[in-house]
Amino acid sequence: MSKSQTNPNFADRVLAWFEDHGRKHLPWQQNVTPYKVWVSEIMLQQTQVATVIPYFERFMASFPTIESLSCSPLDDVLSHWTGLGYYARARNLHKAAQQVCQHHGGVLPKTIEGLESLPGIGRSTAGAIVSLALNHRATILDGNVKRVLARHQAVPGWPGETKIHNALWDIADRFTPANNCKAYNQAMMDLGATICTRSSPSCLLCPVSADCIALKENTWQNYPGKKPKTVKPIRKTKFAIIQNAQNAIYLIRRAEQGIWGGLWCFPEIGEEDHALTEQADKTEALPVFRHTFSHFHLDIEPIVFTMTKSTAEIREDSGAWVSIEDAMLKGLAAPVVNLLKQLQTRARS
DNA sequence: TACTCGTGGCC
DNA sequence: TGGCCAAGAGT
Repeated sequence: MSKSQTNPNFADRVLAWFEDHGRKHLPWQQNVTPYKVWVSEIMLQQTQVATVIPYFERFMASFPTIESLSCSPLDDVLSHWTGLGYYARARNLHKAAQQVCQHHGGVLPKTIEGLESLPGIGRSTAGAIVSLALNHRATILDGNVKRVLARHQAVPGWPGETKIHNALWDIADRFTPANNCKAYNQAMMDLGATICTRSSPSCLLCPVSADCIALKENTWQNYPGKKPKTVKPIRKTKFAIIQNAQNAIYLIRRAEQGIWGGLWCFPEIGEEDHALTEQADKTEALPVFRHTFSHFHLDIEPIVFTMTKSTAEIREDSGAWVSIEDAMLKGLAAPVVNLLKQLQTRARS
């Protein structure tokens, strides 16, 4: 017996609910194209809808087609990603656009396998593109769908574990209908985002509450299972804010790999860096502040080095002297943006 | 497989 | 305030 037979009309109930209560006015849902769905799905990875909307609008205005994206410098793409996080998404998006133009005639593949072969597109994103853009049958499993299904079927355990993850994929695949897959997948995400929310689900408004096991057992808070707690380590660094007599600042472009890959940043300096101190006419330590990543805390000590003499000695291959205004146009990490704003305020006062 | 990758909102 | 988490994927 298939699971869908034990949950009669699951998809029909979800689809009926979607007609009246689904989200249909998001920017990427207007005049839908595979490219719009692709860009939106990449931006929405681990990122909430409200955050994505302004980024999506600016991105599509600057890169209206796959062709225009592929022809643009990576720096331009990264600058549109400043503040959004997970910058590998932007690098992969740019690289994938170039692959599509070189090997697929500028048209996104229409199959799961073809899409998954592109950098940055995994199983769920490929399924979203195929279903939302083409209305073909495909399964998705994002955080919303995981939460709805984990509760409805009372699937114990943390979805980060492969076993639990695979079990949820199985359920998601069995529940996905043959027809109306575009509306169904959108509906499942909307259900998770607006009804089956993390901390206060509106079960009275849910179209599938009648056979929701977690609701019946009054244990919805147990699903999905929580990630085992781990202590985030604390790392420390110093940002060298080097300012010359013309009020230009010195930024370096970070390596592609690692944290803030490809973004512009102040040089990081160690405890023993006396060369810079000796060249500077004045040094001033700004207050230490903490920036927290998903897996560690970073305590940043910004130090302002004011130079009035020649600055040739601190030149590096990857570095550049820029005005604060020009710096703000580059691809930057969030703490760098904050510090640049502080510098602007200081310059005015 | 487990780890890495950002940032902002929420309670 | 700080821990938790969000339309995941790459290595």
